[in-house]
Amino acid sequence: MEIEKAVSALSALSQESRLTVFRYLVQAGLEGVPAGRIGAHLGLPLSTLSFHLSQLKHAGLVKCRREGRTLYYSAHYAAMNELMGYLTENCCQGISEKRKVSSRPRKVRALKK
Amino acid sequence: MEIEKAVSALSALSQESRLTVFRYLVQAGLEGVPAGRIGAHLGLPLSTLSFHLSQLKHAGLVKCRREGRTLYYSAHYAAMNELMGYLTENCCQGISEKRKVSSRPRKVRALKK
DNA sequence: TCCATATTTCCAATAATATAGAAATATAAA
DNA sequence: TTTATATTTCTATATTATTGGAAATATGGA
Repeated sequence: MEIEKAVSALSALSQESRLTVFRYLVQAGLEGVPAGRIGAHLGLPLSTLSFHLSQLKHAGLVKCRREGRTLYYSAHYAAMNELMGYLTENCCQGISEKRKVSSRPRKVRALKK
Repeated sequence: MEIEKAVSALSALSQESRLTVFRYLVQAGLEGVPAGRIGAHLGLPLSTLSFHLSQLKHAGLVKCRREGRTLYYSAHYAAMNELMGYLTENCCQGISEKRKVSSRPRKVRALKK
């Protein structure tokens, strides 16, 4: 991962509403949550929420899929893993060259239903 | 770690100059690097650098110590570990309750000289 | 076709952040 | 005590982000 992508992911997560949305989506699992339900959960006006979701989407941290008139948003686990990997490699020891194996971050994934 | 602190750390890292500074300090180790040397390394005006260093310090991600007229800045490894822990617990699976042991993030530290 | 639902886009106001020169502060050394 | 060095704080400006109401878009059903 290159630094611009890391900055973009970090920016997306560096705002309380968005971090809360992302945490919620991570918990919610692969099937995702309709935008309206997220808004109700957080008590945010839908236009504000939509703005935040688009920031997260732009950063690649969430995906969405339409089902009828409903848009289901879900966490993009692989993207979060990439970010964690970048931080581990670049911001935790600076010894990734010397300890390549042990510095590979633990993989994480969604829970099976 | 509570969400406000996580947001503050993420905000500090969500800007390219600051992320670069932090990466550099992580590599540089516990003894730290004089502000002037950081500025030379990044090609930033010192007043701009000073602004960014104060953001990082405010977020708790760097420390500094004076030696004569020189201020040595260094990465605060424990704070970064805390942030990684928060992200692992809250943004990677949402199953921290069920898998408490394995979800504890790997500890990282500075290299011995 | 017309209406209801889910959500986004548009817009304007406000707030927060970033930048860098100039002045100020802290320390050391002559 | 004067001068030089290291760094910060001040200040103004420019840029970017956040907010939420209103209008627009997309879809499905009567």
